[in-house]
Amino acid sequence: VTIAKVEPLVTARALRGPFDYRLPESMGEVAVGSVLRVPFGRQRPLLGVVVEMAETSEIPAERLAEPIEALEAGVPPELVRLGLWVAREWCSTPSRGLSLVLPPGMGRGGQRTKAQSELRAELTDVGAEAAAGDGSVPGGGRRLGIRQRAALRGLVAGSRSSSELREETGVEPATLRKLAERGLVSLAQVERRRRPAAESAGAVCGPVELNPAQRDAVAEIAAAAGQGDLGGGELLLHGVTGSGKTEVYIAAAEAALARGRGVIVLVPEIALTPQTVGRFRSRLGEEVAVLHSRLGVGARYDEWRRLRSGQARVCVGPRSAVFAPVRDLGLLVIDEEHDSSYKQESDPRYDARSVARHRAAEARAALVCGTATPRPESWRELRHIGLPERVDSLPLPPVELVDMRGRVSGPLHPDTLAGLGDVARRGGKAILMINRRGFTPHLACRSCGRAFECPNCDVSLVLHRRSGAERLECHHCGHAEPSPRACPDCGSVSLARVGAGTERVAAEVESMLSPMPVFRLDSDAAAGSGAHAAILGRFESAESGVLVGTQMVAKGHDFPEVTLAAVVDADSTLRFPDFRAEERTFALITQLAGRSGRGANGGKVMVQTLSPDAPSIRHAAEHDAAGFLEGELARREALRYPPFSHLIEVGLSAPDEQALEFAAERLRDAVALELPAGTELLGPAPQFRLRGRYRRRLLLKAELGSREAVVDAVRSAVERAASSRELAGVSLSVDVDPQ
DNA sequence: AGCACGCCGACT
DNA sequence: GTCGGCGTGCTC
Repeated sequence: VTIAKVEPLVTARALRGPFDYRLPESMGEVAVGSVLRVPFGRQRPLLGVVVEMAETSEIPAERLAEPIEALEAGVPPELVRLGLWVAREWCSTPSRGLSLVLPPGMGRGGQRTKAQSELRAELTDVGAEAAAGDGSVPGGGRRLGIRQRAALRGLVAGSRSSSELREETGVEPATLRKLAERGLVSLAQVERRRRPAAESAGAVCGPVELNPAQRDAVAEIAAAAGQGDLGGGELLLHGVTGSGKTEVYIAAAEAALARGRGVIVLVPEIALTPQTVGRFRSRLGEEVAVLHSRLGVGARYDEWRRLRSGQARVCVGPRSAVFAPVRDLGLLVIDEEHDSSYKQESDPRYDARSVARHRAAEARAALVCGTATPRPESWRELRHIGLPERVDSLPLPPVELVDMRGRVSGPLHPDTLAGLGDVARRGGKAILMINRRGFTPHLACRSCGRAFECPNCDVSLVLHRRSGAERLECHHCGHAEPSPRACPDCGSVSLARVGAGTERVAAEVESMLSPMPVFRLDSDAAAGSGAHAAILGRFESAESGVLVGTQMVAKGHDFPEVTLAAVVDADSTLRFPDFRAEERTFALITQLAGRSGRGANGGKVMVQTLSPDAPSIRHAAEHDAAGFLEGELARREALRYPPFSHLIEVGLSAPDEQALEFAAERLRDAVALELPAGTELLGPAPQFRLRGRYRRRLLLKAELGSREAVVDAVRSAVERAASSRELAGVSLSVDVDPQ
C-alpha cells in the first residue's frame, strides 16, 4: 500500500477531496485515521486525515506529493467513518466532520499538542538493599555518596519521576543516572499524564444497594447489551427526579467493563453536573477519563490518549464525548437526554443523540437514554423502562398553579409572596426560577415610545445593574453601553423599565424578606470557573435563603432543605414561537419541581402562569409525563411535525443583505429542483440580524420516508452553490431535525 | 479557504 | 514604463 487518500483540514466548502499522497518507505506506519502534515498547493503545509489507503491513484505518479510527517496520534478508523457520516448527515464538509473526532488540540494549520514524557526511577532489588543499609553497596564498589543515599531513601516508598524526586529530596537527575549505572535504580522514559483537576469534592460515595426497580433496569440494559447481532438495544430510562438513574448507569457500566467492553456516558454541560462526573470517578476510578472544554489542552489530550490506548475504558463528557476514542464500545449512556445542550448550534449542527444512536448501532453497543422528561421522539421510538419512585420513597411535591391573569404589577403574585414569607418565617429555603437574565429585558421612553436596540443585532438591549451602575447589554453579541439618563430622541427623562429578569426579582425578594439571604444564579453570576459551584455552595451552607436564577437553578443539585420551588413566568418558554415550546415548558417545570421537597419537611411547587390550562403546565402539575407525551404526540401527528415528519433548515448569513437575498433565492431554486413529492419548501424567511450579519432561513418539511432524499437534494444544491462563486461572502449551515 | 497568476488603470 | 486592483483557477 503506497497511496494515502487524505482529507485536508480546511474550512472551505468549495474544496473537493480527498487528495492522494504517495507514501515514502521511510514514513513508518500510516493507516486510515493517521494525521499527516501535507504540502497543499501553494499554501503552507496543512494537516490532513487519512480516510482511505490504496495501491494506485488516478493521478499520475509524478504529480503526487509526499506527506511531510505523520503526527504522533491518529484516530481509530471507525471514528473516521463516524466523522464522515456526521459531515454527510448534516451537509457539512468532510474536514469539519473529521475535526470532531481528532485528538484535542489539533487545529487546522499547525498547533498540535503532544504527549509529555518524564524520567521515572524505581529501586532495583539491590538498590532496595542498599537503601536499607549504611551506605555500603551490596556486592562491593565505592561507598554511596550523600546525594546518592538521599535518592535511594526517596525511592523507598515507590517509584518517582525525576522532577518529583528533585522536589522531595533535592536530588538531580545526574545522580539518578549514576545510580542506574551501578544497577541500584532502574530508569524509564515514561509518558507523563497531565491530570484533570479533581472534580467537585463531596461527591465521593461508596457502592449503593439498588432497589428492585433499579435492579430490573440494570438487567434490562444488560439484556439489551447482549443482543449483539441485533445491533445492541436502545432503551429509554424514564426515571423521576431522585429515582437513582446515576446508580443504574454505574451498575450498567460495571457490567459492560466486566464483559471487557468500553463505556461512554454523555452528560449535559459538565459545569452543571459535577456530581455525576464525581460519582463515576469515585466508583470506577482510573478507568474513567473525563473530556471537556474546561480542561487544559494538555490534560484533555492525555485523557484522549488514555482512551485511545485502552488504559481508560470509560469516558464521561458533554456532547463532544460521543466522539471519544473508547475501544470496543459496549454501552452508551445519554443522561438527561432531553437536554438541549446535546445539539451543536454551529456548523456541523449535529445532534449528539442521533450520533450516539448511530455509533451504538455500528458498535453493537447498548444505548440508554435517561431522563425524567423524555422527548416525544424518544418516547415514540425507544422501548421504555421506568423508575417510577424516588430512592428515598418520598412523594413528588404538590404543584400549585398561580393564575396571573388580570394582574398588572410586579413579577410575583401575592400567593407566591405568601409562600416565600412562610419559608422565611420557618427559616427554610426556596428556589425561584425566572428564565431571563438582567434587571429588565426592555427599556423604553415613556413619552415617545423609543426602544433601545443593539446596533449589531435586531434585538432589544437588556438593562443590567452591575455593581450599582446601570448598563444596556446585548445578550447575543456582547455589545454594551451605559444606560441613558434621557431619551436621545425626545429628551424625556422618563424611561420605563419593562418586565423583570433575575436581577430585579432577586432585588425585590431581598428587600421583601430581609434579612433572609438571597443568592442569584445565572450565567452572569456564574461567569468564571467555579463561580457556579461557589454560589450553590453558599446556598447549601446557608442556614436559610432564596436562590433566584435562570434554568440553571433547576439542574444537577440536591438541597434537602428546599421546601418551595417557584416558576415566576411559565409562559416565557410557552410563548416561544416553536413547536417544541410545550415540550420545553413541561421539562422545565418538572425539573424544577424535582428540586423541592427532597427532605423531611416536604415541599411544594408554585407555577405562575397566564395559561393554567396549557397541556404542558397541567400535566407537569400532575407529574404526568406519560399523559403529556401522549397528548403532545397526537398534536404533532395532526400537525405533521416531528417525529411524524422531518424538518431540514438551511440558514444563510452575510454582512451584505443584497448578496444574501440573491444567494438565498438561488439556493431555494436549486433545492426545489430535486425535491421528492410531498416535501414542503418554505422561505427564504428573514431572521433577526445577528452580530452584524443579515440572515435568511429556508425550511423543508419532509415526509417520514423521504428524509434521505431531501437531505441529498439539499446537500447537492449546497455543494454546487459552494463550488460556483455565487456564495462568496455568504456562509451557510444546514440543520437536519433542528431542536 | 489561501495563494498566485493575469490582465487593465494611475503613478514616479 | 511599473505598481497593484481583484477576477479566475487550482490545490494530490
